[in-house]
Amino acid sequence: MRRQVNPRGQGGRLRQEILDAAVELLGRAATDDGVTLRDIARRAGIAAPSVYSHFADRAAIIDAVVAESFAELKAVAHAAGEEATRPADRLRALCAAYVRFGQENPGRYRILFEASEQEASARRPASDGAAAFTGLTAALAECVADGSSASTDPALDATALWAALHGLVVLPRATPVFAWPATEVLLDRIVTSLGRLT
Amino acid sequence: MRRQVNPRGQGGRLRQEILDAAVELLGRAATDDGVTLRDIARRAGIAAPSVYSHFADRAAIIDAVVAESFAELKAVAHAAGEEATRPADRLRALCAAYVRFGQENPGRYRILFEASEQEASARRPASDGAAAFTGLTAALAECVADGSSASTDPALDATALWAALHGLVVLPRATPVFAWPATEVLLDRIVTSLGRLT
DNA sequence: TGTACATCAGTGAACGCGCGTTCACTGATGTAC
DNA sequence: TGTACATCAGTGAACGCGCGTTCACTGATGTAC
Repeated sequence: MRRQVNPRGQGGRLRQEILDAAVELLGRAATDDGVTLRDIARRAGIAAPSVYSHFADRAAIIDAVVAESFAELKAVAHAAGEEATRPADRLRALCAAYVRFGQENPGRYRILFEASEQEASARRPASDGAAAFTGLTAALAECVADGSSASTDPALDATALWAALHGLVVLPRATPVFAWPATEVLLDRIVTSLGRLT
Repeated sequence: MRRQVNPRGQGGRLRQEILDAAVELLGRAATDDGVTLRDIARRAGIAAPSVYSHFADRAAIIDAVVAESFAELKAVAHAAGEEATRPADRLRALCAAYVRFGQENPGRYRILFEASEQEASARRPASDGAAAFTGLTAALAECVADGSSASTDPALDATALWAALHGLVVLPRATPVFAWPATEVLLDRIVTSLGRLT
């Protein structure tokens, strides 16, 4: 029953274990309401009240997961940007990485970008949502500079592109009965069209 | 306290009142979990158990709302299709109606197209999701026949278009801090690009 | 026309459940003397 | 080196709450005689 207690200075270790448990559960959950504090504690192998040594309340855990997930997405996107040299390829790689992150972490993607209005505005610093988008605009702008995109309004087109990527991540999950074409094919059509790649 | 009882043959009236209450509440809710059977009963002005004369359980109410909403969306889309004669205009009208429905009925749109995989497959007949999409493919195919679209694979392009429309409905709600361009502008870019309109 | 009765729409109280959170606690571990 | 003690990580029991659902009921209304 009783868990092996962490050594003196390292109570903080449990904090990370709780976070990991939350990430795991939220990764597959339909909505964050579905993951209870007790679920998280069970998953981490501790009693529910133990959570309160490390987080103020349930919302604080979710917030921490959001922060961690945004950071991870940013890292993934950055890594994708590095891997190609030609602007158009970098745009494609960036979009592919974004979609892959969303598909591989449905629950966490959901917390980041499917929160309801009030949840979203209550929780998230303005910079986070914007950051996800800035990279895309920059990549598209480089394509324009390079001559590989015919966009006349990169900010607008990047926004449309973002919306489409979001739909590509999210819609197939909600309509599984429908026979979806392969993600790569759709992604290619979307990036090429909305990015006005030549 | 006690509500005016409906006359003899018309107990069925309450069924519709319950549905209306559910539609109203779900219309603005973040997720259907947020709307409880007791909420619906409160809204309809009845005691919670009264619901059970008309619906087997909570899920049955949600199912009924889903069915009604799909029907309404279909009607709205159909009406939009009628209002224009040239294929490209009809495609635009159709997409605009779809997006408008989603924006005006966030909660219901959510139940239709943001359900989790298991909810979706448990609940929905395959035909419903497909129906929403068939009209779009048909409209695009007409544009191709007409020469106003350069699409070589209308089914694929319609799918990409659908995903983008979905994103346009859903993403701005989740990221309100971000300054979104006007819907019409984005919609125009999306339909023109992904529909390959000339 | 009057009355007993069946039918029907809707109710109030209660159930068991899992939730988030609180509280006083236990027991191991490092530290002071 | 030994021992008392403070500190710290984590626990079990309990709380109040709102949920979905069940049950036996109430009271109005139409119908049969």
